[in-house]
Amino acid sequence: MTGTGGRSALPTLDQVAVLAGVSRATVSRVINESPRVSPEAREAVQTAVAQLRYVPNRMARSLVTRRTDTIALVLSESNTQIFSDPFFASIVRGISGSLADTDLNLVLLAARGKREQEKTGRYVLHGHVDGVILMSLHSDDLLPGILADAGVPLVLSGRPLDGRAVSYVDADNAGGARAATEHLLDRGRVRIATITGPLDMIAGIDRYAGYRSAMVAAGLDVEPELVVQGDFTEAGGFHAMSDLLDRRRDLDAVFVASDTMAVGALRALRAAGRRVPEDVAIVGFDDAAAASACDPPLTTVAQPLEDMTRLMTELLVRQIEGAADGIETEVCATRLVRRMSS
Amino acid sequence: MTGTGGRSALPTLDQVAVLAGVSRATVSRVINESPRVSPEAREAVQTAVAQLRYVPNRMARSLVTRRTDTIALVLSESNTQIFSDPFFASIVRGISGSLADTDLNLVLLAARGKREQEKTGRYVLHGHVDGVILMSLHSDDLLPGILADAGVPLVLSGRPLDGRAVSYVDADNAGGARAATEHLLDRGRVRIATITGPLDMIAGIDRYAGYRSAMVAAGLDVEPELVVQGDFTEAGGFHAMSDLLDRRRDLDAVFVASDTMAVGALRALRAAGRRVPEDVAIVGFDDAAAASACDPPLTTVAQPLEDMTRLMTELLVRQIEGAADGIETEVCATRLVRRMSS
DNA sequence: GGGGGTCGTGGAAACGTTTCCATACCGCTA
DNA sequence: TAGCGGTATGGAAACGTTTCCACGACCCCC
Repeated sequence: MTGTGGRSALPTLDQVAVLAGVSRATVSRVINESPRVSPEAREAVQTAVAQLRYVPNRMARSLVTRRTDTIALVLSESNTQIFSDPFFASIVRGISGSLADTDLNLVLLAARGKREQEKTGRYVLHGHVDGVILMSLHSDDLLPGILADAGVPLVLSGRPLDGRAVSYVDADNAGGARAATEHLLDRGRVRIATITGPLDMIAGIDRYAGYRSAMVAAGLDVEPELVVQGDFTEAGGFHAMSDLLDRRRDLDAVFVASDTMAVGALRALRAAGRRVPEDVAIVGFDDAAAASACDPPLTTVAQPLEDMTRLMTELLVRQIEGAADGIETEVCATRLVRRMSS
Repeated sequence: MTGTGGRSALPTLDQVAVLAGVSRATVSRVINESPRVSPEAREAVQTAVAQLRYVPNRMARSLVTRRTDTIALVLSESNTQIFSDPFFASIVRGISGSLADTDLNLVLLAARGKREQEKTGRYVLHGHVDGVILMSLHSDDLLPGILADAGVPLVLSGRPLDGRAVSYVDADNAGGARAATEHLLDRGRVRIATITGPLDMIAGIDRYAGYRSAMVAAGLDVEPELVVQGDFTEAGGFHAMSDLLDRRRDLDAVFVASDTMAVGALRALRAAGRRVPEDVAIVGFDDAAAASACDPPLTTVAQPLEDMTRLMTELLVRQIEGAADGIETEVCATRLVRRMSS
C-alpha cells in the first residue's frame, strides 16, 4: 500500500514535535529560525524534520500570518502575443532575479480577454498573493481598476494610461524617442519618418510624442505621410516600412518604436534596395538582443531594465510591508546606443 | 479613516452570518451552492454578502478542503528564450482556454537554472497548487524527479527524456517528421538535408529520428554533411541553412524541425539566390502563424495543439481527483499541411 | 542567600473555513 | 394522535500553523 506516491498523509508539526520530544511551539520556532531555542532542541527538531520529510503547510501558515510570500506578475493583454516580445522575457528574468535571494515566490498570471481578467482579479482578491506587478498594456483593461480599488499592493510596469493614482515604474519613453530623433537630425537627416507602436499603449504614445517634440523643436513639420502605426511585431515593422517607402520615396531616416519592428523594417529596406545607413538611417528602441545581432547592427534606445525590475519589486515589497508612504513612481532614464544603422 | 484602500479588516463568514441572521454553516452552504438551504435564507445571505463585499478566504478554505483549485504550468528552462517560442504561447492559450469554464486557476512558474528549479519545487511541495503541467525541455532538469517523487499530480508536456514513468501528452514527432521527409521524397527530392532541434530535447531527438527513418526506408544514406543542429530560433535556422549550403551546394530539399527555424532558413536560401521550391524544397514543423505568413508559404507539420492541451488538463484533473488509474500517456497524430514551399 | 533578570519552553488561543452530527420542525400516513 | 421520513438549520470539531502568555530554571549581583 506504500510507494504509490500518494500524498495522503503528510506529516504535521505535531508529529515532528512528538518525535523530537518537544512542543509544537518549539518546532515552529525552529522552522522559522527564531533565535530563542536551545541548540539541543534545534538539533532534535531538525533530525525529526529530516526523518519525517516534513514540509510546512503554507495554507495553515498563511491563515495566521496573513501572508502568502507570493507576488504575481500579471500580463493583461487581449491576445497572447506579448509572450513573443523579448522585452517581456527580460522583465520576467529581471523580476525573478531580484526575488532570487528573498523568500518571495513569483507567479505569472495571463489574463487575456474580459473573462480571464475577471478570473485573475478574483484570484488575487481571494488572497493568493501579497501583491501584484501589472503589465497592462491597452486602454480597455479592467484589472488596474479592480486591483487598485481593492487596495491590493500594486505596481504598474509602465505609466497608467488614465492617469490613475497608482505606483508605477516606467522608462523615459518620450525622452528616449526624442534623443533618438535628435540623433538622426544631428546626422543631417531631414525627412525622418516614424513607425509608432500601437497608439493605445502608453509606450506607443510616449515614443511617438518624443519623436514629434524633437521634430517640432528642430522646426520641422511632422507630415502625416511620415507617420505609420505599427504593432510591435516584426511583420508589422516590415509592412509599415513598405508603406512608408511607397508613400515617400525621398525619406532619409526612420525612427522605429521597437527593435522587433526595426528588424522587419530593415528587411523591407533591403527588399526595396535601400542601403542602411547610406540611403536611410534607422534607429530602434529597446536594445533587444536582435538589435546587435542584425545586419547592420541597430542603433537603438536602451532602457535600464535591470534597474526597472529592481525598482518594481522594491516598490511592491515596500507596499506589502506597509512601509510605503503613498504612491511612488519612478521614471528611468534611457540611453542611446549607437551602432551602424545610423 | 476609510477610503484608504486598506485591506486590513476583510469581512469574515461570521460577520455575514450575523448580518443575515443565520449561522456560519448556512452561509457556507450558500457560498458553496449547496441545495440544502431555503430560498429565504439564501436570499438573506446573498444580500449580506453583497453588502459587506464578502470574499471567501481561500487559505482557510484550502486548509480544510486540502485543495487550492490552482494548477501550475511550469516552464523549466535554462534560459528564458522559451517565451519567444510561439509554440509556448499556444500552449498557454490552450490550457487557459480549457480551464476557462472550470473554477480552476492557472499560474505560470518560470524556473530557469538549478536555484529557481529548487525554489519552484518547494513552492509546489508547500501545497500552493493541486497539480502541475511541466514543460521540461532539457535533459538536466531536476523538476520532473522532484515532483514525481513527491507524488504531486503531474503531467508532462512532451515525452520524458529519461523514460521515467510519468503521465505525458506528446505529439507524434517522429511520425510527423517521417511524413514530412517522405513528402519530400515523393516530390522526387533525393539530397534531403535536415536542420534538427537541440538534441537534448525530446522534440529535437524524435524529429531527427523520424527524418532518419524515412531516409533509411527509402534506401538513402543519412550523410553527416546533410545534418546540422539548430536551436529552434530564427537566427539559428539562418545560420544552419547557410552552413548546409556551404557544405553541399547540390542539396535539393531540407526538413527543418521548427517553423521558426524554417523562416530563418528561408532567408538564408533567398540570400544565397536559391529559389524555393524550384531549387530547394523546404518543410517545417509546428504550423506556426509564421508558416502561412512567410513567402513562400511553408509546408509544415501541424500538431493538434488544442487536443493536446485539452488532454493535458484532463489527465491532470483526473489525477487530482484521484480518478486516474496509474500512468496515462497520449501521443497525438500530426498532420502534414501542404503549401508552396515544397 | 534572596531578588531580579534572562532564556528556553509548553499551553492554549487564535486565523476563517468546511462538514459532521444532532436537533427542530414540517406534513404525512397508520 | 402517535409515529415517521425528510429537510432546513445551528453547534462544534476539525484543518495546521503562529504567537501570546505564563512558568520554571538558571545566573548574577548585591
